[in-house]
Amino acid sequence: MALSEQELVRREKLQQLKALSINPFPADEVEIDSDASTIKADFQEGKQVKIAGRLMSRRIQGKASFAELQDSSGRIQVYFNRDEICPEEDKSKYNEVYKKLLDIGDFIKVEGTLFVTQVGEKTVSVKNFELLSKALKPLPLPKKDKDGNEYDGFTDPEQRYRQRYADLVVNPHVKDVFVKRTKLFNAMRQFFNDAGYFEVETPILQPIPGGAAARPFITHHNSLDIPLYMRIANELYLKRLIVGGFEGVYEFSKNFRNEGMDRTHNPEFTAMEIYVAYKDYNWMMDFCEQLLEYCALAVNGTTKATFGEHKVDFKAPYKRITMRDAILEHTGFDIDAKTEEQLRVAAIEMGIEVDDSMGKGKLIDEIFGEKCEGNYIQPTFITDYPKEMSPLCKEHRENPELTERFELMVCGKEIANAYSELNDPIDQRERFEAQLKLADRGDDEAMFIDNDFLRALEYGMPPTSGMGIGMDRLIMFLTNNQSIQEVLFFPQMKPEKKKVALTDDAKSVLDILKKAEKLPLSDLKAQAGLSNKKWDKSIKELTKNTLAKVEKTAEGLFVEIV
RNA sequence: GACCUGGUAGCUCAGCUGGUAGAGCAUCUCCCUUUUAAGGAGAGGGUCAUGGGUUCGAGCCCCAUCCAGGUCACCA
Repeated sequence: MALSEQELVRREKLQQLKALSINPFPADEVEIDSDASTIKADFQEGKQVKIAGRLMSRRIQGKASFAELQDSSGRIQVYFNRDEICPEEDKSKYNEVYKKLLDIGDFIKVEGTLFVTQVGEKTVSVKNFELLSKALKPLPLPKKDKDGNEYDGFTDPEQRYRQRYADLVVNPHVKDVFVKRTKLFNAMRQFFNDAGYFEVETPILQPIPGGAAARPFITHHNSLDIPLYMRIANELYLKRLIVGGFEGVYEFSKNFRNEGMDRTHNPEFTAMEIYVAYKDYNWMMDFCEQLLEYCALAVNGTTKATFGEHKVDFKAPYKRITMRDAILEHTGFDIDAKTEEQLRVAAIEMGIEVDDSMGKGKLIDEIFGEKCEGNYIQPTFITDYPKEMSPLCKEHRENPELTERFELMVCGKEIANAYSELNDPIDQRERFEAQLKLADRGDDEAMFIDNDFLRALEYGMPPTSGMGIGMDRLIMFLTNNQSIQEVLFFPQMKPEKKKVALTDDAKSVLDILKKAEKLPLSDLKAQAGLSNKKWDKSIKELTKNTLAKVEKTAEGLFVEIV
């Protein structure tokens, strides 16, 4: 792998440091007693501090220099003065080590005293410093002017996602997103724990991928010699725990779906699912709006949030509307008591593409998705979904065509989905069988039958309400990010191709050359039998890697092995 | 999967009708003891994503491929 000029320079500095008996990667524990934000928040002139961090900028002015140190709390200016650091005759620690051998990106420890500069910047006057770790690659460091405008930003999404470590170092707003992400998880845990519910863990490797309609990742267990699936949801396992006697369980579940990727879908993503016994979906709506208000406050300090062009408020309560009323409101069409054929005709009249695999539920879902969904910007509960598209949900207490289900829509996107859970094992088996019929009709997202889950229900499950929340989507809303990649540390990417050290063409030219040691250029070219372009590339590659060299003599051009 | 856009120095980007690869920051050398996008003077740094083709000549035109972003389709 060819190193850039700057990388070579830094490696050379590494050697020079070693020659000065300075270990560029020391093992010792580093004693520190403050950090950047504490210094600024609790500033005391003359106070002595020991801090450590990454060198992020330098302004060298001969015998003095200002620099910035970045730690996990932020940045603080540090002042290097030659005679402070080197009170004796020998000024090499400042002149050589600091000025020549340190680079932006290096980790150092600084001991010094606090003061304020003439322009009013809180600063650490360095009495002593030591190198903690050398950075061999230059950071893609943006510059900011005094108005805060950024120049040379590290903005290329491909590089930012592939090298998130560098992204996090140089783009503070990126780090903020992930701090908020963790705050969200902590707040949610707090809310559930305060309510007395248990956090649990259920299998990620499942013999039957259940609880949702999605294509799974499949793998194989060698010693059991069985296929296993990465979970697409954890719903059926959490319900088994309710059967087992837990009255409130929740899990943050990494789920895996082998489907397309786009701005809102990553193959692995995080859902939170919670199941509470003796509750129904009406209770869950109350609980949900309380939860989200609490979480928004914990993350942003306010219930208000901005998402793209939209302003959203997570303050409870949220509007509630049935799916029937939502469709009626936005299309003028009443889906109540309509046959499949009537629904299909209505959908076609609305300009919606339909096909024969679509049952009633799917048709209604299409109409809603096409004509209504996008209109719900403020958090809104859409309730009472058609039975056919909710195979794990209890039938509506008033209308057997419907289920006791709600989804919470924000900015036209679903972020929560909840049921009064179906606990009738006979009904549940029929629903699974209906799913199989849908699958036969060509619906490739219909569910499998999980007989062990049915057996659990047969032992009896108390009335229960459950809810799932898309955590990635929720944090997108709370941090105003339009792409799921911005809220995942390491979004899925195609692997980078390794660049080959030497191309095959160059190798074959080298092989010919090795036999002869030295050849007239034209002979070598003829023997290689390459196109002009390939020949040119190959010979340049060899000379560049100092494997061969071209010599001009009186007799003409010769290629010689090095 | 279809279409659109992009890939040039460590980073951000120019690059005209096809005619010797450019800038700012970063790096290196020199000057500079309260700067903050520090400043001044000078220098080096390139597989123009990859592979073909057209051409006297390709960063630029054509074909294919790879990677990314976006739109749509599919999908919760």
